[in-house]
Amino acid sequence: MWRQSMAEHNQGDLEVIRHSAAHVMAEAVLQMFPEAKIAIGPAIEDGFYYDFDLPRPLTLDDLGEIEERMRAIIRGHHPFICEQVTREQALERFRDQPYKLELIQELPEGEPISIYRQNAFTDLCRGPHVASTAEINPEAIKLLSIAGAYWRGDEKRPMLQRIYGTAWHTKEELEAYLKRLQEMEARDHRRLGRQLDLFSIHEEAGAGLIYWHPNGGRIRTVVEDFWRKEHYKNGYEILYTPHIGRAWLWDTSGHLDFYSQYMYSPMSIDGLDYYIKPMNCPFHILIYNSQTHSYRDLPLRWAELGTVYRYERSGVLHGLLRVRGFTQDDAHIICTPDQIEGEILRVLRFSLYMWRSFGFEDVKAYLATRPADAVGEAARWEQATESLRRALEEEQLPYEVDEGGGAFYGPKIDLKIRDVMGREWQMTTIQFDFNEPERFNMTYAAEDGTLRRPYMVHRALLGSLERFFGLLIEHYGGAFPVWLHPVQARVIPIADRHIPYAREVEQELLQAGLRADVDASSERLNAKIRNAQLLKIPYMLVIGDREAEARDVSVRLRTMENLGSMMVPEFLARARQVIEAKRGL
RNA sequence: GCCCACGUAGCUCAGCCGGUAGAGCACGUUCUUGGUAAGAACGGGGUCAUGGGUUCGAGUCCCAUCGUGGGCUCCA
Repeated sequence: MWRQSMAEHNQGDLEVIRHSAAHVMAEAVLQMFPEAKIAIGPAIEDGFYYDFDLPRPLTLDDLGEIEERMRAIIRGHHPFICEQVTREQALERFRDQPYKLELIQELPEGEPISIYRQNAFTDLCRGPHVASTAEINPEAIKLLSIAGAYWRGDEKRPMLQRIYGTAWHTKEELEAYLKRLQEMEARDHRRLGRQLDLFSIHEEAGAGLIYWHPNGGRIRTVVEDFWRKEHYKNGYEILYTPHIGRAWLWDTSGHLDFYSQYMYSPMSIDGLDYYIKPMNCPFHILIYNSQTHSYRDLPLRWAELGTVYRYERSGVLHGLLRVRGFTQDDAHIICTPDQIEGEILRVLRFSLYMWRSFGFEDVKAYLATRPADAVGEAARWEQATESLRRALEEEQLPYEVDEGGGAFYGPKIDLKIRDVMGREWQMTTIQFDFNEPERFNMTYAAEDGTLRRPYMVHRALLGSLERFFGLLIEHYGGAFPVWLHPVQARVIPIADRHIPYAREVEQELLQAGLRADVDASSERLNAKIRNAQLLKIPYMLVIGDREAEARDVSVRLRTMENLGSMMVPEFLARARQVIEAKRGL
């Protein structure tokens, strides 16, 4: 019998339970469709899935029936029985299951093959499983969704039907998980984008293209201004380059060879092909090549908020996170081999500083090394990879090595940022390029007068402004810190007769550099407060007879805390300090 | 791109077995001028994504297109 004490078991148990639940689900599905072909059914984060080849498409209604059948099986308290079989026995046992046969054939020779059976269902499986279905809590399982999935993730192979489910120790844990899913939904940047009037996407005007509304524009302006200021402080220059370039450019850079699947068809201008840019680098290189360079000029750090367009398959577009047009916070660092290590460390530190400024402390690094099809001399790869590694170690940043995961033109560091919900987002990339300096014949004059090839590093710290905005929205659940919020203070007159004084206060705030407005609607105070709360406006300055008389304001925070009355300069002092600190209220 | 689902007012959604469109919010007008999360009444607003087809008749059924959502190497 399942008991409460099991709730104390560790995560490993949960994985076993989920994997076992997947087997139970497969049995339930086979009850309904005896001719079904089964594929694989692992435990995953927060749940499990199983892939099937079925005679007809599943509907949401089927999930209820499958779930009920699962509960019935679970309540039968069937033991999971493990059996070792020979390859021949396995092939015989699964002769009607082509996907299983394929798996068996790929198992290494000599390795023992195990099968697990519960009730009437037998599956090829390395295990482990719970001892009996009694260890699965029938009240703590739920099937969540149906999805298509290619056999082995390969789009050339059959499309299977995948059922996702979740399983927990207790009903309470299941409910807590479902509640968490709801919270994530409430934080969804697409939903908040509409509620807070931040941005929109217009299908009739093109998928994956973002329209920034005034409120989104205000936030973007703050981000960009901060970004520019910090870049100048950190020794960067800022460039602006065109949005299109002739085929010559993309031929020379190599993009037409290795990147054309992401590029849009050319447009013809005066009979010549022009391509809209998927990257900014070739343009920066043209600027570099517009004059000769001495080693004394280096390093050059050239940044651009460059808007690029890339073709993404329609099925992968997703709000602000996966789009077809976006603005990278791009930069190229061009330097001598001697300088490279210092430059990498510098850019890594800069990146971490930027992330902390926006309220993200939890960063993890991935070092991607030389792939098989690499271009460039091995020695350069070696030096570049080592400089990346040393920078990570110098900063004591936890990192994993992705062996062979670099681009063919250079090794890289990717940073993954963890948000408040514990989700990881890949945003920052610091990438060597041994390809383009070669192709564009970039050079500098060394101390001995010889022309040498400089190192070039691409980097994007925030990634793209669109994706970064999506992350910001979800991280803060729309409750942006004061320095970023589009409306830092809303002045709320209680009655119409308070509007003139409210306007005066608004002016004072605007003059002091705050983003402020007045709610002059004919709503009652309660409604005005509610509307401001829904917009998560940090400061609500209420003005009635008392305040108009005393020439002060009554300050309410979006946390519902009421600070009472104070003079405007006093409020401004507080707001300024909070804005400066980039945190607090 | 592929699989499944979905597309009805600005937003969130009802709309039965085919019989000529409905709610709440938002918006407008009027009344109300109020002390910290929704005051009231009235009103305007939809070629039901687009294009075909079936039918006496199509948001409702069929096909195509566009778009949106969830998935598509967590590997027995």
